[in-house]
Formats: sequence, C-alpha cells, structure tokens
Amino acid sequence: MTDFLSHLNDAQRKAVEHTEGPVMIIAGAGAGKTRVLTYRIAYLLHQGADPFRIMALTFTNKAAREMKERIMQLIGPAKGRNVWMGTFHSIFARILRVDGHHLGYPENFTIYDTDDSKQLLKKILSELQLDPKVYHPSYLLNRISNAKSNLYSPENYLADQEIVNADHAAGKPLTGELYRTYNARLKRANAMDFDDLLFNTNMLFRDFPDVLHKYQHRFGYILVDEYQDTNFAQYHIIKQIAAAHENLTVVGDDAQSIYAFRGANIQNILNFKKDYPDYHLFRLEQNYRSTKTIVNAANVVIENNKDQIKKKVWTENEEGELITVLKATSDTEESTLVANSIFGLKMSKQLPSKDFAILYRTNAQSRTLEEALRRQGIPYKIYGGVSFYSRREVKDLLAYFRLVINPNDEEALLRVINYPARGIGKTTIEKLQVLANTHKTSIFNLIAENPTALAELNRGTVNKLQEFVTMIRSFIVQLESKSAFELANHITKSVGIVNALKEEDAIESVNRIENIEELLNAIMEFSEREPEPDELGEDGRPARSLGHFMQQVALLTDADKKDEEGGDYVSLMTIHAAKGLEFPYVFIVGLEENLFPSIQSLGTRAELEEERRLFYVALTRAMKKVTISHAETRYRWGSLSLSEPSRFLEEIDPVFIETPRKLAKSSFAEPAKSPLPGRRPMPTSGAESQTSGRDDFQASDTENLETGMQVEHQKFGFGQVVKVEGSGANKKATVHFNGIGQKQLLLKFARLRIIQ
DNA sequence: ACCGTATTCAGCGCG
DNA sequence: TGAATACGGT
Repeated sequence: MTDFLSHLNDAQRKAVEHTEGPVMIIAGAGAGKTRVLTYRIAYLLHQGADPFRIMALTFTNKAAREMKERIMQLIGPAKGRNVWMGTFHSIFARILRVDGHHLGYPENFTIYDTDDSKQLLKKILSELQLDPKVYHPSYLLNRISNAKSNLYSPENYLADQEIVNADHAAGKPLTGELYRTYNARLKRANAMDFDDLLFNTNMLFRDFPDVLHKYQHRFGYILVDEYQDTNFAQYHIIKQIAAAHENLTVVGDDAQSIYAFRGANIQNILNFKKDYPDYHLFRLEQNYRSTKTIVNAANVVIENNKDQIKKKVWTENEEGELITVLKATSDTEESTLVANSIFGLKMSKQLPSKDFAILYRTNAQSRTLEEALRRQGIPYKIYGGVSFYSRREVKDLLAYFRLVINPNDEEALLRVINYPARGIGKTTIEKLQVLANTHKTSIFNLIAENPTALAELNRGTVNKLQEFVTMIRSFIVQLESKSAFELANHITKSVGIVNALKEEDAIESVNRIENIEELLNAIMEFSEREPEPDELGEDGRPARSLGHFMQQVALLTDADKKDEEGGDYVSLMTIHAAKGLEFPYVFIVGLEENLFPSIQSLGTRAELEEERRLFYVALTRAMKKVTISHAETRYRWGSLSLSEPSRFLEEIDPVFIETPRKLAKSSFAEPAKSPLPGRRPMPTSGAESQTSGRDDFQASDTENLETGMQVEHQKFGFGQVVKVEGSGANKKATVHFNGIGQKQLLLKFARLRIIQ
C-alpha cells in the first residue's frame, strides 16, 4: 500500500507529493485528473494528515462518492471515510445547518429547488399583478441566481445603477424589487434556494469572523475538483477558508469549461496565480484514455480557441481508428444510420451495448435516436430528462415530509394543503395567502397560532384547516421517535396519497404509485444503511431521522442514483451530462450549424468558444473510435429546417477522418456524390450510404422471403436465410452471411436483394 | 369538481 | 412535433 504511488506517472506523482501550499493542477482530458486528486488525498492521509481536516469539493455527489470509495480502497476505510467530501452545496448546507443561526436561520431550513423558486416567483407576480409574460419566472430566477452567484444582495443590486438601467432598458424595471421580495419570502418560509447556500455561507464568513476562523482551522487542506466550473461565490468561499494556511489544491482544465452560461468563471483558473503568487503549477498532459487519432483531432479543434492555457495533450496509445462522418438527409435517417452503425459494430466486433454512447447537444434530439434504437432492438438508456425527484407524485410526498420538518415551508404547504382533496379550495387558499402577507407570517403559523385572524372564513373551512394542522403536528411529534422509514411510511398511509392516485386515470397512476414505492424504498435503505461518520447528528447519534433524510435529498439529482449493476445498454445523454465519463465508442450527433454550435452561441466569440470546448469534451469522451453525424434537414420547434454541416466538422483535420474509399471493400460501386458547392466535400462513410437509399442497390420485396433463400446485403454480402420469424413490422430474418456469420435482420429496415 | 382545450416549452443544467 | 401543465368553461 505504501507503494501506491507507483500507479502514477512522473508528472502525476510530482503533483501528488507536493502537499503543502497553493497548487494548481492543469490536466488535459483523460490525463488522470481525478486520479491525481484521489491519490493526493490518500497520500496526505498516508503521511498522517487528520482526515477530519481535509475538505474535498467536487462537481457532483457521484464524483464525491466514487472518489471516497477509491480512497478507502487505497488507504483503508477507517481514515478514508472521515474526509469531508462532497459538492459545494452539500458541504456548505451542512455548515449552514450548524452555524446558519447567526444569520437567523434555524437548522431545519428547507432548500427550495428550482421548481419551488419558480412557483414562489409566479405567486409574487400575481400578487403584484405583474404580467408573467413580461417578468418571465425563469428569466427572473436567472437574474437572481446570477446576482447571488456574484454576491449581489437585493440591496447591492438596486444600488447598482448600471444594472438598474439595464433592467429599465429591457422593459423590466421591477426586477430588483422582485429579487428583494423573493428573498424576503424565502426567509419567511425559512428556506434557501441553491444559490443561497453559497451566498449565505459567504455572508456568514464575512459577518462572523469567529465562524470563519473556526472553519479555517478546521480544514487544514482544501482540494477542489473541476475548478474551471466554479463561480464567483464558490471561488470566494474557498479563498476565505484557505486564507489561513493556503493549503489549497485546485484541479481543472480550461479546455473543458462548459458551464460559463451558468456563471462559471474561467477567470478563477487564470486568477489563481494572482491570488497565490507562490503557487506551484503542475501540468498533466499525457492522455491515457483515447487513441492518438482522437487526441490529435481534439487538439486540432481546440486550437481554434483564443482563450486558453497552452498545453499539449499527447498519448502513447495506439493510432486507432479514423473518425467516421455520417451524413444523413434527415434527422430520422441520421438516427437510423447511427443505430445501424452501432448494430454493425456490435456484430462485427462482438461488443456489448454498454461500450457505446450517443452524445447530443440538446435533449430534444434523443427522441428519434430512441425510436431508431428500439427498431434495431438495441437496449439503451437515456440520461437526463425529467428527473425522478421532480415527478409530481414524488414532489407531493416529499412536500409532506418538508412540511413536517419545517411547517413554514410555504411551497410545500401549498402543494399538499388540498392534495389529496380535503375541501380546502382555491378561494380559501387565496384568502390565506393574503392574510399571511398582512400578518407577515406563514400560512401554517396563521392557522396554528392565530385563529382570530381566520374570522372571515366560515366555520366549516376553519375546521378543515385545523384538522390539517393537527395532522401535520401529529407527524411532527414523531420526528424524533421514529426512524425515517417508519415515519415516512406512516405519513404516506395517513394522507392517503396512494388511494388518491388509484382514483386517477389508470395508465399513469400505476407508474406514479411505483414511484411512491421507489421513494419509500430509498428511505428504507437510508434508514437501514450504516451512516457515514459525517452523518452523525449533533449529539453524535446516527442521523437516521426523516429530517436527516430530507437534508440530503434536497441536494440529490438523478445523476446520483447508482447505475444498475451490469446493465448492458447504449448510453444516450447530452454532452454536458457526459463530462467526466468515457466510452469506447462515441457517436456525436447533430453536427450542424445553429444546433452545434447552438444558434444562441453565435453572438460572441466567448460563447462560440464555449461550444467548441463542448465539442472538445464530446470528442475526448471516446476511447477507441468517434463517429460524427449530421443531417441536412431536421424538425425543430415543429417545423422542418435545412441544416448546413457544422463548422466544427471542418476544423477536424481531414487526415483524421475516414474517407468512403477505405470502407469500400464490397463489390458495389461507390455511390456517386457531388460535393456541396463552395465547400470541401464532406467525407461520408460507406456504411452510411447503404441504408440511405441514394445508390443503385436494388432491394427486393421481402414479403415472401423464406428459409433457404439466397440473398444479398449491401454490407454483409451474400448469405442464406436460416430463419424467418414474426410478421408485419416485426418480421425478421436470420441470415448466414458468407465469411461473416449469422445476423438477425429486421426486414422492415434491412435492404435485402433476393437472388434465388 | 371535472374535463377538454389552450398554451407553453424545446441550449446545455451542477446543486 | 409532442409532452406536460395551466386554464377556463360547464
């Protein structure tokens, strides 16, 4: 174990062994960035550092979990598990639970998700009779999020003439006021939004130096992964905590910064040398992931960016296969080509589905791909889309839990006060909201503590309200005595949410009930799981109550759900979601102007460069082979649009791209194609043209195909039909091709020529 | 309370 | 285009 540094190359080992002082590690894609961070922590522990004094900040919970597991393997669980490792949000939410009271937040504060924030903004708009079409809630939330990420309070915001003028010019002069109201309402609900977790941590450290000192001494070593994706609020927190000892290590790759649109600031990397003049810089430039072809092609592409730290990523890996470019006439054909190529590669190389990933720029592109894969019978899994935790029924049940933990949580209360229906209608709720505003209190408090204020409601209604409050209180009493699962289960049964779902339409509700069960299962698992040391409650007892579960669930996303073990499927996801992952065979689809690069990115060079970095990230996910596709027409927003090939395609040096000639080993004539006028001819693969129907291969009608017939396939050559099964669209044939072996072909798509 | 229709969203999305 | 939710009419 003392020998574990031998797993590292020279550059990596130097970066690991330099433990003291400010360190910046700039690592190319696939150069073992995470590996270095992991080993660095293991090495610190090995050198006798106290695990409780190490804080490691990652981009996702998943990354934190994986890193922790790896460290425990290297150095043993006893030390490894005590390292403070997590996302900015989860780590600082924990700190705010302990010390937020300085800012007036009780430890049971709720964390509002984006949905809650938008609901709240909508409500504020309707109260102020402002047009939500002018003040679009998601626009407002963006502005507010931006302000908070740059540590602008509502007061700072309103005092900044430039911002106020900009809002005026945009026809939204009340934005600052809405920010102020929104914050006040969050506070009243004892809630923080995601950005508040960072903003309030900064306020805590700014206004309470004792608290800051506590954490400065608490954390002797700070490590930050994906530093290129941190925003100003995060940067500032790190700077504050690290100020005492400056044992700060940041790891990043400016070429992989793809979240500037969300406020991430590459300047944080560039500023590092200003903040810590005596810093040490380590470069990791050897790529272990990809073939030479992929590494070099990606290098050539990224060189087009002006804003970048010069580095030379290289690899000792094999040359590998050239990049294939598939050209399709339409988006559906593109998907079919991709599915066919995957099928072909799977068959010819005998590869499992999980070796493949399809990456796209926008989620909307997943649908046609999904259909094509299904037709080919290739198993797939789509990442992204509607998250489990944002399903209606899951949010409903969680809202009950939230309310039990924090009865002032207004969004939670409004969600469930009349669900399942208990005769508290729209009018009543509106009156309650008005009353709560005039009394400057929460609705729950109003009903529970101030019955006289309800005078204008009729008796029956007041009774129903009080029954609701009584029920919630009966749950609150059990918070401490019951385990998370016991109480969650009790609440679920008491409120009758499953019955309410059963009474809704049958098709949807079955699924919804399953989701409720899945949520309860997750809570059971939580209740039974051995808690991590950092999950101990204030009193040192295991933190297994519903409150503890809810603390972590607010910061979870689908990406954190463990992948099913051994699942064999093609992964479909956006390029953003693919960051940090790797796959042997990667398909990057939709390489078209206005899609990738996105039409919204064409305004400024900085935005275009971010798109290019995105393309760089996509290319460098691949270990063995990249296939790129684009379509000439595509349905977007309901109408057909013509698409030019992406400029990024031209940025790849043609020497890395496979030309059709190389594939053409069959006896068929090369399809005649004329290059686009004024453009370099776009290379296409031979495989592509076979199914695209622009050649002289005459497919036969396979209606009467029978066992024993001799057939010809454009790609697989000549063969004999072994079996015919199914009917209609599902009719498929098993054909034994000479020199290739047996293939199953769905006759709907396979273009076969019957010879005899 | 309920149902059908209108509207909205579709650039990526950590927490 | 298509889904998911919001709205509005009865």
